[in-house]
Amino acid sequence: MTASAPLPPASPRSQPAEIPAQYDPAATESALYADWTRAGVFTARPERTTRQGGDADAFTIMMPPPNVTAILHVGHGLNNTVQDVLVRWRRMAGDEALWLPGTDHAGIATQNVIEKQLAAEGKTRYDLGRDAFVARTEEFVRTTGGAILDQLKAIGASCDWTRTRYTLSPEMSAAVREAFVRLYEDGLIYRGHRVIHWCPRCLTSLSDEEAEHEDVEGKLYHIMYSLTDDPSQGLTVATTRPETMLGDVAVAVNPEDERYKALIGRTVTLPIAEIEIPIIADEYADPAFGTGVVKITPAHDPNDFEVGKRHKLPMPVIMTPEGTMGEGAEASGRVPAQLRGVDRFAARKMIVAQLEAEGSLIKAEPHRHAVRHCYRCDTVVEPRLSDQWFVRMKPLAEPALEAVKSGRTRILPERHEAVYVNWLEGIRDWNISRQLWWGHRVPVFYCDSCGWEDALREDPADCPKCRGVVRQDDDVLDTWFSSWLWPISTLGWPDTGARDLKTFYPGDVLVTAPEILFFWVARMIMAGYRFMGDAPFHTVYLHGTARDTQHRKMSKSLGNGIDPLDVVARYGADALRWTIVSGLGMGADAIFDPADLEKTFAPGRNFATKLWNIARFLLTAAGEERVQRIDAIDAARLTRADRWILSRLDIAIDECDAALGPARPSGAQWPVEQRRAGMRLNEYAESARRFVWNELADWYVEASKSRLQGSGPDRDVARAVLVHAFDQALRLLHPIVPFITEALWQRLPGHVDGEFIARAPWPVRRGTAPEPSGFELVQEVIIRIRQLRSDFAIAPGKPVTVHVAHRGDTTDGGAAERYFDTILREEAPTIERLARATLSWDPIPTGTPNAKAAIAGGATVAMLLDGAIDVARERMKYAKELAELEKQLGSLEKRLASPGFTSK
RNA sequence: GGGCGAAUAGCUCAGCUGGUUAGAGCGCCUGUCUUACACACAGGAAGUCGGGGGUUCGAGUCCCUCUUCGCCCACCA
Repeated sequence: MTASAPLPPASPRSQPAEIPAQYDPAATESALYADWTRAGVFTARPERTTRQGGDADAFTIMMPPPNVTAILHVGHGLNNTVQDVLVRWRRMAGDEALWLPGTDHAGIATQNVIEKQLAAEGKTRYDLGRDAFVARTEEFVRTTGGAILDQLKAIGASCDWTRTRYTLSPEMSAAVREAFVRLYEDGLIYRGHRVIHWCPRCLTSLSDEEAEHEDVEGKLYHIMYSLTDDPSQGLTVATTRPETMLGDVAVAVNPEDERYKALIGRTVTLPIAEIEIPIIADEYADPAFGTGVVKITPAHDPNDFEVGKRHKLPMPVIMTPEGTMGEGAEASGRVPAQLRGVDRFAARKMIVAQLEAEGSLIKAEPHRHAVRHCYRCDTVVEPRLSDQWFVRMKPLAEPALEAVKSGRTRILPERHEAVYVNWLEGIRDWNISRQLWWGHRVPVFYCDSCGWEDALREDPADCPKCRGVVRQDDDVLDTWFSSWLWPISTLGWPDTGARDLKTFYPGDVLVTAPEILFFWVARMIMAGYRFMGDAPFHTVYLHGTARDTQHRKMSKSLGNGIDPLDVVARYGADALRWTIVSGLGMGADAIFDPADLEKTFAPGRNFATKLWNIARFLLTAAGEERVQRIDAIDAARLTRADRWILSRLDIAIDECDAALGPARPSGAQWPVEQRRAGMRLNEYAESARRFVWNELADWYVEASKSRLQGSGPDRDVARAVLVHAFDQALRLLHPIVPFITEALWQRLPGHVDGEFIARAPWPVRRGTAPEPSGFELVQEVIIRIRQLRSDFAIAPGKPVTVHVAHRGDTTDGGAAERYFDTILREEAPTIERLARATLSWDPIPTGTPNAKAAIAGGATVAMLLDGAIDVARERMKYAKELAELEKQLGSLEKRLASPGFTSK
């Protein structure tokens, strides 16, 4: 279905020194993706897993298959980025990761696409006929379908493309058929004659989930039905759909309703149709609503249908499948000639007009109510009596309910668990037949000569009973009837001995949007239990919806969407992914500004650039000589800054692990303390970013420059630490920004050709406990001096001397001050370089008019800043802000009693 | 009609079991092209944590209530 594109040439291997000044995502990304593919980095190897005698845990994610005709939008970008982050993380953490991609044939959606094409040619599907229509759709899917999978490669999705699946492939179709036949044989699939949701545009029935509620401003019409034997009296019924009155077979009142008790058993004349119908008593009539009298239209209302069954009433269908007025076999004479063939909404107007003319219309009041619409074409759904195939859901729902209640499967965010439980507890049977042509055909066969029928795994040649001609059911199955098998059918089910099925089932995480919790997620869990005896995953992660800044859902019709490929072209895939992941609060909607891509995605690009520049510095500074492994460095040779950054790295690793982890429950169920843990991708991103940018780049790199630029043995220590810290940082970041991290990692000194960061081990903390290095004090002193410089507007180039003095705090015997002083003396070069100041331990010259002082370092040591020649002038310049400054500088201000400083 | 969520700096959002001066990015202000990076660096301003009550030694964090948005579910014609 998807021809894999020819691989671009391998990424250019440049020498460290040749690293370009500017990162070019476009030139890097596709080449790297081709490298990964060529090396089989994303291909899962069953033999490595513990389930096949290896030592790696299997980690499986099934991609929610996008519609085969879909093109990539931000929702896909969001969904697949999350999955990719998880899969890349686990792959590095040592799991044998399988992310299985694929597409959905999308019954109604795809059929609609082709029908639109046909409409443009002035044709309908009936002009082509079933076989030709299906052939045309297949051809369309074969040539243009599945493009979205190639688009996913552009955002870096690390799917196992050797296992790509399609819900309408022969293998998946066989699984669908097997599942149907088994459920049929088990009595869990049955044909039901009842009122279902009917889309008059798609000309098919819909499941409850596919008929979406939407509030509309309608009218509640009050219509007089007069008593047959006394036309001067009558009952007033209230309805929002007067056109259905032609199908009325009774009016119902509540048996307890004193107003109407006496009328029960008498008859009224149905206006327009002029048919006599009975007044019946049924609990369904609510005395408090409207007039308390309900018209009963069993063929066009699910409640009325139930009433009709209870009272054994006829059930005339008075509309055609297309939604025009017309008659079924049982409805003869109900629809007047002038209404036949008239669209239901036009007919409503005509009927109301006629009732008004006859004086039967009492009133029409505005009425806001929810009306069901087709989820694919938004047409108002018409309830309609028909024969459909149903799945009996109660028995299937029970284990799925238990899975979540027991903690076998958790749903994040947690609040969705209640929604899930509530839905399953009230579950109703699932209408799985669709009157479409595109999909899996219902595998039920009929013999018209002897009446035989059965669901079969293989097409029969003739009737097994009478050798008569058999025909197959015309309907196809709901798309979701194939989707719910996705976690098992993709791995080889119904062959339970299939290697992939045994290796990768049950899987781990399902990542999707809350909208399809019922459509898909719940049903997959049911199918998992029914056919494999276990849930297909232990975690359901429901992410938010992509919205614009007005919180409107991004959609084609609103034109407020963002094309992920446009973002990739302008800022790079890593920038797109960074923005998605760093803003991904648990379950919160993702807000992007389609009107300002720069504002939305520049931070991601900037971050990539930062990484690029750190690498440029590192490669220049580390040179091309061999860099020692961090483990080869004697701990005694590590400087304060070295120990600090290594400790910060450990903390960053811990934080990332905590934000992401646990990868799976420690037992068969989620223990309470783990149940809500992990999957906090934004926190993970922030921890990694803070480490590499605010700690490694802002402090360690700056503090180590002189060591790196010098010569001698200490340079090797600094090089080893720097390369190690950056290497580990790249690994931490790789799941989020895979391209730039791969590009840089492969340039690090010591990189072995053919190794990928995508398969490199996930960082593990080195130290056993956080080590106080004293470097924090160095930072504090530097910050204080910088603040003083800034507060007093000392020109950047101007040299200053900072006098270090002690308060003489002896409460601890002076230990703290001695400790602090030692650090200051040892780290003086670093402080002087980063704060651009000279430290002095000389006493401050008494009477110096320009002396200033500051309390620094936890208020244990006084630092006096001298050499600020322009203090007086600056002081006057800032006179207005004096009050503010005093507040900030606290006790410093007290010591500033220099002469000539009288307030102005 | 039932259920749920959100409301925190100008903007988009963190703040998980209540505990020291409420955080980030962008934006804003002041400097700086400091030999990796101006897609950057240094310093800074900015929040009565939607309103009102309550519990507590202590609440953005728990309870009640109101307001405004949003979502899900639903056979009241």
